[in-house]
Amino acid sequence: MKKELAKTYDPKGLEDGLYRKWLDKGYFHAEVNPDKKPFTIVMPPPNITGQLHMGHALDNTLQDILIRWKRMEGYEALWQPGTDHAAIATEVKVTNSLKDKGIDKHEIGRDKFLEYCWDWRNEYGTRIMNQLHKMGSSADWDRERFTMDEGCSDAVQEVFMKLYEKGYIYKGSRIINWCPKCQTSLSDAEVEHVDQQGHFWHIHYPVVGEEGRFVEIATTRPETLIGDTAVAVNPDDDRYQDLVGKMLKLPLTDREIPVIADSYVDKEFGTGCVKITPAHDPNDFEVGKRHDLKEINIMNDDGTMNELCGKYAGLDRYEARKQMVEDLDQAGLLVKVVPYTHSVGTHDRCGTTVEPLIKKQWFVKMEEMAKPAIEAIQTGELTFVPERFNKIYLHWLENIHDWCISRQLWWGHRIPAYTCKSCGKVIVSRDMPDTCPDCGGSDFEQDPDTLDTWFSSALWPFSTLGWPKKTPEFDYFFPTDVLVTGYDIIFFWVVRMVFSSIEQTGRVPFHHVLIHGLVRDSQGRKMSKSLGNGIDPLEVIDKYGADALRLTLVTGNAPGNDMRFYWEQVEASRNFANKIWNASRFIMMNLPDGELAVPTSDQLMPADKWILSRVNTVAKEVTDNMVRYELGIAVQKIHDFLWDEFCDWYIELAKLRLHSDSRDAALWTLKTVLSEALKLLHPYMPFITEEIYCTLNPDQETIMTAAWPAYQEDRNFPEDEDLIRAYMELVRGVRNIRMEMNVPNKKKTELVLVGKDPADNAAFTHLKKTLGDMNRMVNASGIRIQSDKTGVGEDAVTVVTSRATVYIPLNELVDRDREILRLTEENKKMDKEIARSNGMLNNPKFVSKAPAAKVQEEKDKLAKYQAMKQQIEEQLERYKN
RNA sequence: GGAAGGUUAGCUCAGCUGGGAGAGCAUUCGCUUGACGUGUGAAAGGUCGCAGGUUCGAGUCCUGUACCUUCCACCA
Repeated sequence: MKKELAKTYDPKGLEDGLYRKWLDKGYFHAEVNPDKKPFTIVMPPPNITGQLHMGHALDNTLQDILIRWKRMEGYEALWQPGTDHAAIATEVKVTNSLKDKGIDKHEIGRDKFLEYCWDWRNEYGTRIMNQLHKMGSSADWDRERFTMDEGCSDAVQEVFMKLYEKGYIYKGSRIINWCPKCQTSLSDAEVEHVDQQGHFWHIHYPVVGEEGRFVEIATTRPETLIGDTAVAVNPDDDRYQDLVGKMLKLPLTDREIPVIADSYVDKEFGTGCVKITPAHDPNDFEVGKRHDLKEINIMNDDGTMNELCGKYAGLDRYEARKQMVEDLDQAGLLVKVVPYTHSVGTHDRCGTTVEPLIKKQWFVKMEEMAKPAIEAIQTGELTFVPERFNKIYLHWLENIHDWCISRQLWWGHRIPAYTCKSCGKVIVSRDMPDTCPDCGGSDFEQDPDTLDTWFSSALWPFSTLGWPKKTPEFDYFFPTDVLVTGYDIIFFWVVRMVFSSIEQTGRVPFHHVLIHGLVRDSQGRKMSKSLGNGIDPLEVIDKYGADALRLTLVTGNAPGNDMRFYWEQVEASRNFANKIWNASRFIMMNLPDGELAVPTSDQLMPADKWILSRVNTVAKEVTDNMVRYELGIAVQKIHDFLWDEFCDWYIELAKLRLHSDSRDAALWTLKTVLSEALKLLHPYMPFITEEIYCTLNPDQETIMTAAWPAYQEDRNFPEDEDLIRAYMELVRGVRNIRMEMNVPNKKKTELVLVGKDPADNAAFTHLKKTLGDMNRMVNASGIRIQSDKTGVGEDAVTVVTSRATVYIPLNELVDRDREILRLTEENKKMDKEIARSNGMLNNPKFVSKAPAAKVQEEKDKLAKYQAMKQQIEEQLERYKN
């Protein structure tokens, strides 16, 4: 029994069932298989904090396209999925959700809190994975991982130990970025610089022993004054030479601080005198180190002033600022206040202004590990697509600072360091030590801090494959082939994966990094929760289907570029799906129950050869584009082929033959070409292609594992392509004339077709014989093919095309004057073309320097237009007489 | 203060290594042709930001310039 497609295309009723089938059949699962070459992509693990957004939809569509394509090409294609614990992001979410329930994190304690976190992870981790299923993602869910599962945690511990033993991980007191709201340290990457309207407060510091003499400093942060331990001037600044070495009275305190000289100070900027607060500014910290200044911390972890601040103790940093400025003013030391816009570091997650503080933290030394990561780009072992991101990556690595990896959070990988309670020795170890080597004590406490979330995701490409264990998976699938991600996490993630992988495995984690941009709203704004302009991919899927969403996201999207999301575009995508659905339905309606014999070359007609040749060429071009990650261009070609050539022309031509001798050849061609085109389209629109393909080929279980169309030389028919192109030109010409002359649709006329030369005539004669009722295409009552225009009436209208002239006897409908006008216009066009060709061909430099093929091409064009011009002029002559 | 990207049809965007400007949407005019009106046939619409340069030939390569966007950066 012949299977049929449903009458209307209904993605909603289709997609879930097909996905279920794929899962049940295990098509997504990849295994170590020595007979095949591996192709691997690791999925950037989505955070368990939220749900699928358009960025995920784009990212995963691109990956799924690549993985489905390679799977069809015969690779053992592994798409390794998983989720990220997202340390601080999740901790904040869980904390807030507990707060809503009236539960305080600190009251319930660490262990209980972590239980809540795991509950959260179970709920949201599953949710986002299910959402990815809706997208059609063909990831190997059997291998799903989590950054805090046992294996990944082992990998984290292993790497920490190794780096520590090598001296790359150290604990030290350094100035770090501190978020007073989240109360944790941050890495440089997590600090976002934002321009803020602030002020420059000019303050007088009295010179000790010189009544009435002051040094004027300018600061944007007067509240840090209490932590000042010096004032610096440039050593070459003539204005202040005599001050260096003198002492100043620090206002609001009873301390005295020295004036020092340091080339860090810019003479031209501000007053040329800088207050130095080593404990609260990274630059001052460095200056302090050079001059051996004391570091005075004046703040608490929550951003309030500490006990050293006297009357200001306990005040929030901004409140303290206000009061101190007032007090300075009272004391007559405030010179002036100047509005000033400057860049302020903020925490990228909560927006709080970051406070630089000196804290004891764990760091990763970056200098040595950055080197091979830089080389990987230089040797070409690693490349970004598009290449311009190479530079961005390199610039970051070349200016890298040590990475602060400890966080004062609970949700994350706990640092494997233990402090001996009796002597304070810190021991880094996989397990809690038994006895202290220094004092013999046996009471230890594990470091309460956890690791930066990116420490574990940096290991993702290999930890998910079983590393540090020597697994067959790791041997086979690693290094992975391509990483697909947005440009926004190159520094956070891509860079760290590269140096971690090279350090731990000796190899790059992937060879290509395909970068995509952001999906913006229709006005070009970033989709965000606060703006409420986000569009939920699931809503799009619900309304138009996952295939339409996927096509929308990939159409016209060039690597690295942002795109805008339009509902109209989704509609257009859905229309395309509907188009191929109906085309397929039509083909199947006409297909016989049994098998169709493969036609011999003789049985294949020019139209068949043309479309076979075309799909062959398109397959090659599409593959070439995909190799270069030009997915937007590739899908455009598939789309245009299916719609413009296959549906609009080939199916229409095939219809003419359904009652002719060549019916079977046409049906076989329809089925074959459709099947091939569906394969090309499958990575982009997996659901609809699966449904059609399996219905069209009942013996096939799935399109997912069908062989990717390869170019076949014996399917290349350039002459037939030429002939059909000429035929299309001719049909269009006749249709246009009829329309221009307002010929009613019902009125059919006879046509006389005169080929340019006998060969053309023979070709058209052959075509006519094979096309069935060719008349229908041009609304003719009959078509005569002649070697000259014998019998053509005086009033026939002429259509001149490159390989034939067509005469249409429209008699009473013909307006001679109008025809003369039209033909004159046509003639002018020819003149223009001829002049253009002549212009090039008469240029000796063109003829001598341009490639021979290009010159010949131009000569052919010239000949063609000259012939057409002659035809037009003949016709004009006839009218004018 | 550096760096990158953008500037192409009314709108949103493609355009690979240089060889006669493209798509989708929108607009205008036709079509009850038995797969599809979520369709079909046509039309209109662009000095490819501006100025130079290289080349037989430049949207495409080079230089400069204007405007927009983004990233990086320790000038208090």
